[in-house]
This record gives sequence, structure tokens and C-alpha cells, in this order.
Amino acid sequence: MELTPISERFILHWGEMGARWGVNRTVAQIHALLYLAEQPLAADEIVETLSVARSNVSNSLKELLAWRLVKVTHVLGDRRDHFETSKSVWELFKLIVEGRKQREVAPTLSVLKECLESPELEEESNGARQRIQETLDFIQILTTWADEMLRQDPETLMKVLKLGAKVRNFVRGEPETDA
Amino acid sequence: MELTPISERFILHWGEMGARWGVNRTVAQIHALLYLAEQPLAADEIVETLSVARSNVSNSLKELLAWRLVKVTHVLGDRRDHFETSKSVWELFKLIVEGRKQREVAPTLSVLKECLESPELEEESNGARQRIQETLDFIQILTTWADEMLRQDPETLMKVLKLGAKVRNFVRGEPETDA
DNA sequence: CTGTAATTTCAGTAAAAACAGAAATTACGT
DNA sequence: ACGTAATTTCTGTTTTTACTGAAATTACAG
Repeated sequence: MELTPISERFILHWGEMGARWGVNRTVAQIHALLYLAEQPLAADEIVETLSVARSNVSNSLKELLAWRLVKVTHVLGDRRDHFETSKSVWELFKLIVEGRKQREVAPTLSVLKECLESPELEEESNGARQRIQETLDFIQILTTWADEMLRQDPETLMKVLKLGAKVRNFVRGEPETDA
Repeated sequence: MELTPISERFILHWGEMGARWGVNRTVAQIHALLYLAEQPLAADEIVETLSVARSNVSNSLKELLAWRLVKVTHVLGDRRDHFETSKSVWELFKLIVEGRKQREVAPTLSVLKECLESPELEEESNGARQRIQETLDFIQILTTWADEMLRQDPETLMKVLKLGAKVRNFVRGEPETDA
């Protein structure tokens, strides 16, 4: 499988971006490849296309499966596993947010709650105590809101985003404008 | 400067989280420390408290300054620079999103646009072309919306988030409920 | 059941990032 | 202008993460 120039560009950039957000580069590259691919790909095809070791592909796919970003499928007459990802950015975005919530946000909430419940909290200044509390409140509000939003189907979500300006005016009690 | 148990817990966890989101661990720790601190701190105090090299603190502070998360202040009778961060989570969140937008999202938009304008796009399948386009659209909508939201002051923002459910109903044309 | 294809696990290697400590520079007080 | 405090820059080391290739395991066809 030879990559076209644009696909290569896309995949390489996606890998870079993944790295900056704490995602392994090849994991991100493989996901980008599957996203652009027209058919599900076998692990060996990924190896060939991206020039990485078979074991690397195996582990990366395992990670993508854990994130539920990738699914295993089968092709008639081919014994090998094939892998595919959703072609909907919205769907993918949801899955990523959901994963991050479970892996990173949830533990943070636990830690903050433990901090605030600990008897050792007495030793902290009022200011520090308040800021820990506010951090907890903030994250909770944000995740509750994210849950709400991501429960929606893509079309609704799209509308919500596009209506950003109107929402602002609505909340502030100002007349709606289209500026 | 000796850390209290809770502060230490908070700072260490913040460092871990930073790492998972692509932020250097000590950078995140220093920011957490300044966030909890009651007064601006000098670099040497940070060195002592976190047990890291002076040069490490210097570079980390430079990075935090670049993100505009930290400001330099001065204390009467002390020649050294002192550093402080906003005590408002909302404010901090804004700054982080803004920074990410400039550093990561903007370059991605450039790449995607270049891909879609390139003559080599002809070589791509229709499906791939469409998905690149949809990716661009998605990121653009999301950032436009984020710009809108983050322009608001904290109170307004808070209300918007808390009204998530109502917004949904509003958009879908359903009667408002408090469920 | 036997042989082969497919996949995973594991151990070692390579690459990258983080960090410390010394040296150099800058800023400041006298 | 000189000396010292403060900060930054630079170089080498350590640590961590990513990755490869071989070995082991599993799944499957005949």
C-alpha cells in the first residue's frame, strides 16, 4: 500500500498532533490511516504503509481498540483480522472525549475529593482550600456539561455549536442578533 | 518552603495530568504550586519546594510565561523576580485553550487547507477527500464556537454550561424541562 | 493431530525528552 | 566602574518512552 502525497501529509501531521496531546505518534498515525482508508486494513498492510514493526502495529491497535476508536472486522476469504474506524469526525470526537474523561478526569476528581475530605486539609490556608474546591467545582460543571452535549446526535451538536452567539445573548438577557 | 500533605498531593497529581496532556511535568507542578501559593514566589523558593534544579525552574517559568499563565511581579526590598498565576480556574482555562488554539489547532487548520487546495488532491479517493474536508469543517466550527464562549466573562460562561440541557431542548424545539 | 499463518508477548535497543550542574550573561547596588 | 546577586544558556547525563526483532503463543486449515 503506497500512500498518496496528501494522505501522507495528513497522516504525518496527525501523528505530530497526537504527540502534542499525549498520544503516541504511531497510534495517531494508524488511526489517521484507517480514517482515510476506503476499506478495513489488515495489520500487515499497516506495517507496509507506515513502515513500522509488526509488533508496534499490534500494540497500537490494541490501544485504539481500548479507546473504542477502532473495531475489528473480517473480510471474506481472508483469515486475518482487519481494522476500521468510524468515518464520522463527530463520532470520533465523542469517543476521544469519553476516553479522556474516564482516564484522566475521573482520577482527578477522586484526588480532589480526597483532598477536600482529608483531615489534613486543616493545615492548608483558606485560600488554597478555596482554590482546590473551585477546581473541583469547575471540572464537575465542565464534565456534566460535556456529558449533556455528547449525548446528542451530531446534527443537534452541530446546531448547538453554531448557535453559540445566540446562546450568549440568551443567557445575558440581551436581544438576539446575528452579529 | 515545606509543602503541606494536601498541597503536595495536589501538585504531584497536577504534574501527572500535565504529562498525560502533553505538558512537561515540572511545568505543570510549578503552575500548581503558584496556584496554591498565597504570595508570589521567587524562583529559588520553587527550587527548594519542589526539589528541582534552578535551570529547570528557569526554563519551566519561561514556558509558563509564554503561555501567559504566569506573570512576573516584584516584592519590596527583594531584588529577585517573583512569579504568580491567576487564582481563577476559569481564567486559567481560557488561557490554556487560547494557547492550544494557537499552537496546535492553527497549524492543523493550515495543513488541512493546504491539503484541500493542493492539485495532488486529485489522487485521493472521493471518500478520503470528503473526510479531510469534514475534518476541517469540524475543527473550524469547534474553534469558532470556543472563541465565542471564551470571550465571555466567567459568570456568563458558568451559566451557559449549567444551561446545557436547556440549550439542547431549545435547539431541538422541545419544551424546556429541568430534568 | 500436524503444520502453518497470524498475532501477541517479551527483552533488548534506539530515540526522545527531561533534567542537573557548570559556565556565561545580565541586572543591579554601591 | 566594580563586584555581586540573579538569571539564563549550554552541555552532558539520566530517565523515560517508543520501537524493533525474536520468541512464544494462539488460531486455524487440512
